[in-house]
Amino acid sequence: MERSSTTPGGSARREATRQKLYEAAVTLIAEQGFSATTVDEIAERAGVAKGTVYYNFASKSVLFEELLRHGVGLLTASLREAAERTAGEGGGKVDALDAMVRAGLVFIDRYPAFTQLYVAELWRTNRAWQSTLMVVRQQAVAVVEGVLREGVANGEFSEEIDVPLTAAALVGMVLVAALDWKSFQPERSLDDVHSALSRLLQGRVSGRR
Amino acid sequence: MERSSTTPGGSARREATRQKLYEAAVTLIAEQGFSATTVDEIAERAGVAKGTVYYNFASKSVLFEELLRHGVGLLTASLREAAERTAGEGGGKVDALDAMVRAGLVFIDRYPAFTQLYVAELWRTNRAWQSTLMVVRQQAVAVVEGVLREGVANGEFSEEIDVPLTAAALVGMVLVAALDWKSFQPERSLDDVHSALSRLLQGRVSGRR
DNA sequence: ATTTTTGAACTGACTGGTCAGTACAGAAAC
DNA sequence: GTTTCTGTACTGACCAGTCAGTTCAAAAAT
Repeated sequence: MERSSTTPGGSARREATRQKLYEAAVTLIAEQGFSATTVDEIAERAGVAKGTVYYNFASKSVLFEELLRHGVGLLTASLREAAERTAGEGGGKVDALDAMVRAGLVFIDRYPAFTQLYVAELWRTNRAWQSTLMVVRQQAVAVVEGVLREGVANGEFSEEIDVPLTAAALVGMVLVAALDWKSFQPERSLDDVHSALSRLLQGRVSGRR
Repeated sequence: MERSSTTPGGSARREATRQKLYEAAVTLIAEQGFSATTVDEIAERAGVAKGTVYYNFASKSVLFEELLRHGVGLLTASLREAAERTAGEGGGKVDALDAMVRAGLVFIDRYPAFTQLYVAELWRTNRAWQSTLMVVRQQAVAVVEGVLREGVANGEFSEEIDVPLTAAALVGMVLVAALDWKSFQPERSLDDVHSALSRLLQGRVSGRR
């Protein structure tokens, strides 16, 4: 009863090809955008023939959609893991948020191209993969919202906070700070960036000391 | 000494045509992206002939670059105005930041398509207008950094804050929160969104009451 | 053990359509 | 009479998607 470790339907060889295509596509699309990236380029960078792309994916958009799902899946898992870990360690919700900020930074550090591409496509309208994006966005944001809600419930956070909006703002804070870090001062360490964001998060900006 | 209010070299008629083209291009590119938007579409939406586009702009990319400059110019002016106004009213730097958050929200409220497009293009690499974007980004972020630095100098803000990173994070917070507002809960009022962000900015999230 | 067959995976030349940019004569606007 | 715009037609490059053919490892037959 041998079974492939990943997708049930796919042979090991096929799965390897798909992975190569994801990797090629993610960097190219992050750099140039979806429409400006040609299937020929993706195939060439992945080291396969153009036909192979269409053997593995129904179309260019389908390749892109599956790429999105793949990537956000990784992020969501990582955020959830961070939140649960601090809970297990008996930390409060502030610690959970902080751990999630760090998990976000680690993710962006490891997959900067994916993050770039995600941000660039998220708020577009009238596109084929719009619904995929919405689903996938909600998965990630929901983890943050969950922690905020629990914090409100147990009194750690003010009851007056607007959960969805605050969650969006937090995600945005991390996202933009991290992209700027990678784009404009990549020499800085993750710890460095993390502590700057922690400070902002905990309101230790205004007020001396 | 009559003088055109905008570009010195352009007649009033020409300027009006350019404006129509900007407006057509900004919505189309926000929706579809630069590459997926055709010059024919832009011309049609603006109600002019295709030849007119090329009479007024050297190429599609040039049109886009000038659009970027135009839009960020508006934003920068608005942020600067907000900061100076609070200074005139004797407010502290916290008030200045708060006023700039509001100015940012007002801008995004008025020009959502431009904001969308800007975010989508900002972190791309290897594109023709990359340098234009950098210049233009720095103009806007510099205003925020200036206020932060002044606040550190006069003791209102902690000396430990990382000015460029904090500025980026603040911009990101407003940007993402506002885009989410427009995309996913457009019925909410600007005041509503503003107060949620103020609360976050001033650290009134954790700690009850 | 050797040969034959099978089929999933892959290849790359080709096609039909799309689109940026050009050309230009005549009409409007100023 | 000069500037700006129109309308139509055209070109050449580019590109998503197709498909007939190739590869090759493993299964089946001998």
